[in-house]
Amino acid sequence: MRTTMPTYTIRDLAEEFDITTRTLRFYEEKGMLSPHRQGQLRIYNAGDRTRLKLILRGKRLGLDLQESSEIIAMYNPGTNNQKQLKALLAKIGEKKIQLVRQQEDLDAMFEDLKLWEKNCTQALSNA
Amino acid sequence: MRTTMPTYTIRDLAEEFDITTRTLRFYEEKGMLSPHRQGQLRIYNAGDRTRLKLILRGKRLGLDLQESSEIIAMYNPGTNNQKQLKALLAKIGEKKIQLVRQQEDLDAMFEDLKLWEKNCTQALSNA
DNA sequence: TTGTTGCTTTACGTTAACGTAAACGTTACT
DNA sequence: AGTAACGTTTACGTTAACGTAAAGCAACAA
Repeated sequence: MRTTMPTYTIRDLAEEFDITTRTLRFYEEKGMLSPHRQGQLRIYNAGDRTRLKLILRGKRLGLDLQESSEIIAMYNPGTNNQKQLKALLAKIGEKKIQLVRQQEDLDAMFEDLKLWEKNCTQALSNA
Repeated sequence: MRTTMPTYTIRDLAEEFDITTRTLRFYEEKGMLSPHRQGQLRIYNAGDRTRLKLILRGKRLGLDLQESSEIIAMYNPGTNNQKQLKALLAKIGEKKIQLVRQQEDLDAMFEDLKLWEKNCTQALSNA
């Protein structure tokens, strides 16, 4: 029983994720995506789509493409010798510290926004 | 009773926040900081320091300087006429949506990292 | 056949956020 | 007086992440 894997054109993905086709080609140029070809045309599969999702998630978190690449590399089994694994663990550690910091920042900013929302609505109701 | 406000040199702030003096001058060039002068020298006060903190927090959250400026503008009472307040409320709304999205991303990435941390340590203990 | 639409490659342009270097002015030793 | 440490302005350089334009191929519609 062979279920057919879904595939996507460059436009499919561009529209789904609200990016340009240029961006997709750019990521490919940087080796972050390697859709397979059908003639000249790029055909993306589910894995490509997932990798794209991770790239964009990274972007929203302020990672650069290099950092996103590293994160994504963790998703591949890859070569898992001792040295690599330890390096990976270190990177995970760093990233976690950074993310914790980001959560604190987020919380702080949320608090501020709530306060100002209140001030604004109040000021408006008094007008 | 007049308590003396703390002031800072450009180097003080650079060291405290681990940025370069060039960065501080750059923010000033962009109108995000306006330390007052003592001769040629820049003298930063508590307000400047707070504004800098907000800028840097914004950076960690992936905002660009323009966005940070807008957030910071909310901290000033400023002119609070109806139109401005409504615009402000709208911006707060947008920002909140974006921040929620970011929190989801953070959670997802944390989950992933925890998983891979486990995998890595496990693989290492089996070696 | 002649568009029109959508894909392709190649390549130069752009913006943000600083880095870096030059050239100069103070204060503070020594 | 010399020089070292810190500040200043001015200005050109750099990197990431695309934007944008040129030129061309493939398929399908009128």
